[in-house]
Amino acid sequence: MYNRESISGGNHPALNERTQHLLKALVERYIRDGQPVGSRTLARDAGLDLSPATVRNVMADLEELGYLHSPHTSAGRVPTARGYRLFIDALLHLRPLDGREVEMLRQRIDRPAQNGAELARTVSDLLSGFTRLAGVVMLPRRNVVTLRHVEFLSLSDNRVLAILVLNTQEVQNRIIQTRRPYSTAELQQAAHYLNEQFTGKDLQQVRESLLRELRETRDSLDRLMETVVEMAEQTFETEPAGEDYVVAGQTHLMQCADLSDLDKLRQLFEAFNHKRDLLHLFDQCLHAEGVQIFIGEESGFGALEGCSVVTAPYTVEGQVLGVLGVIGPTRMAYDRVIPVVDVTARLLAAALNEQGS
Amino acid sequence: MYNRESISGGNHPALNERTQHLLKALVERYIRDGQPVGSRTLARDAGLDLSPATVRNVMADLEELGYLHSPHTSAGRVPTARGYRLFIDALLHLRPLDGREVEMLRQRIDRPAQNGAELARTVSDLLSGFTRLAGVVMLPRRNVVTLRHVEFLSLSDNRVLAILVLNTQEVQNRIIQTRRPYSTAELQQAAHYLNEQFTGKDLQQVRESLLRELRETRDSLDRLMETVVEMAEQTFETEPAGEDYVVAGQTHLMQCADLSDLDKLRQLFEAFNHKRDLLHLFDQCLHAEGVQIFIGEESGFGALEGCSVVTAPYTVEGQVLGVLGVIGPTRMAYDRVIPVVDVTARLLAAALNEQGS
DNA sequence: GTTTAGCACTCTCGGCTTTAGAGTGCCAAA
DNA sequence: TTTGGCACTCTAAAGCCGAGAGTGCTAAAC
Repeated sequence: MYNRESISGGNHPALNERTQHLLKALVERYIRDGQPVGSRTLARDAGLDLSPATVRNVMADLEELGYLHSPHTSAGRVPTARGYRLFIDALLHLRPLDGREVEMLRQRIDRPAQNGAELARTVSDLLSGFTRLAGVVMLPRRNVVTLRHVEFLSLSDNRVLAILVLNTQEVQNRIIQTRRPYSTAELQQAAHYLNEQFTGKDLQQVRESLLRELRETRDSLDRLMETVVEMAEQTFETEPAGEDYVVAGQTHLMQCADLSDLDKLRQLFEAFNHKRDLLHLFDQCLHAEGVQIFIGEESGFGALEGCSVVTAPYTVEGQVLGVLGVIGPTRMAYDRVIPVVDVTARLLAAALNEQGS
Repeated sequence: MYNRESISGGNHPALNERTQHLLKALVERYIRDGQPVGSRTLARDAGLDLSPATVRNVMADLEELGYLHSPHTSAGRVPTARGYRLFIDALLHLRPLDGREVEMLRQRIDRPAQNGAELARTVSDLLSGFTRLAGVVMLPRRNVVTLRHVEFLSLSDNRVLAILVLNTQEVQNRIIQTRRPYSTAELQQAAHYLNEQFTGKDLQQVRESLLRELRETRDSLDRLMETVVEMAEQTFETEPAGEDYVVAGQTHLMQCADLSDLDKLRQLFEAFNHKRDLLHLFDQCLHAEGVQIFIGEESGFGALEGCSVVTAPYTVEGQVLGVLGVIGPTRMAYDRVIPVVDVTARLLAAALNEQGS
């Protein structure tokens, strides 16, 4: 289902049954209420018929081991990142989505959407709606986008429209300024050649192959190849950057009492705009299988302090295309969020595979 | 330069020179500091060699007339919406952008961008960057988008890709499911026909004309027309909704001390997502010429309390295509913001006109 | 040896009072 | 008409207090 290996390599010493049970109860309670949990509360909550005093001893041990933390002398205890880690890796019971919910998701995702950005928007809206957190969908990384078809269309004397049909159920247009006018026949020939040679190759490969070929056959460059090269050079050149990912439901983050510090929130929002960091984080998840979870500062950059990130990659034809997930306060309802992210990734993959073929 | 007619029809009684000067000084000071301005401060600030007591009398008059307001007995005065209105309509000295800044804007806007959404993004980023407020660009309203060229491309047996080149420097793709396979020749003929007949017409017109024509000639429907109708029906049918506008730099709004109330901020952000209201507001600006300013609640919907909206329409070939502008706290630096919005709208219009031809 | 009750101690949070300072309005004099 | 003076008002910050929650420790009970 998902990857229970800790990222930060949690070498957890064996805890006895009871201690584990108490830790689990504490984390659940804290996730529910958002307030430090005291011994009395926990004693009642755990249903183990223990006195508060006993619970206190256990809590002291857990604090010693770094799973818990007291904000101050006489508040209750709060889980540390390490505590959450153990909770997620070993103690959590997932609550799978019920059939209706899965069906609802499937319908929204399967609905034919024209381009990638639009689909990403839909999916991040869904993630955000189901979890009441911020949903993020990373669009396919450029270099696994492969060509399915290319066509050229003369717009005016020196302008040609290139149309790329990609494997991701997406169509891209680029307008090319050419040095001389090309006839429709020339353009058709060029397109034909490119389709013959490069269908199924990824876009960067296409460019590289062509340049190599060009160098080898520079002398015997016939009219056809000349056209092909001029077209292809610009068509596959600099990828339009576009949006790299789509975020939905940031406002949910403002509702979390935990993040009500305005300044922290601003940092977070700015992180959403300065894509670099977030992309870097998501890149780390590309190669993992199944659901990955970053807790608080584990993610490695400061703006996400107090936040967790739950991600899962989605694949088309066996290849990882991108990553989706949610971002929210560390005390999110993992038992529900994890299945939502997991299922969504699978459904998106299914939708892309089906439509792509 | 911009429309100095008040929207809420400001029938301002004549104020004497000195009173006007003091109001101006007060508003400027308040815009700078964000704190109620007291008589002593204002006396010094205005440079009129008046005593605080005199200034107090004037302020009392201005309050009487509804231009100022005291938060409480012993705070200074703050401009009311009406006060801002008078300030903007009659007292404000604009600070035009200097040449370098205009040049910088021009370069960023002129850079050839492939599609409308991307260009809108760039422009709203610019607005946001230059004003440190939230920039908004409304995309062209659908029914002034006219067709420049259409082409069809067979993808597989029953799927055809329609490519629309529009007057807005934009290319759109739609994938069409057809009832039967079409040959390349048929598709070319159909495209040719549509291009002949409908270039320059707006998209809704195209659809309507075709349906009318269809009804008239239903009997003598030849093979060509059959193709045309099937293609066109789906191509021009329901416009993909897409994004209606683009917002950039919302985080700036979080920095404004005025809006630091988290709840108000959330309302505002949610307004950005529930497009309706904002679109409605912007629609009002479509028909006005030049810069329009809404102060606080003048805009008519609650989320914008404490905010002003500065907008300007942009035109292509004499027709208003859309609206752009910024949203920020009422105490924004109008003397700078107004020229920025104004110039940006002109540059965008220029860029679209130039590239479009 | 583990669990529990009891108890003294610590710390925060909310409410209350106090105080300093800013600014006003009004009156009487210039 | 303008100005200085003065009493008055209101807020915001600081300080204070008591209630409550929770702890750690110790000694007794199981």
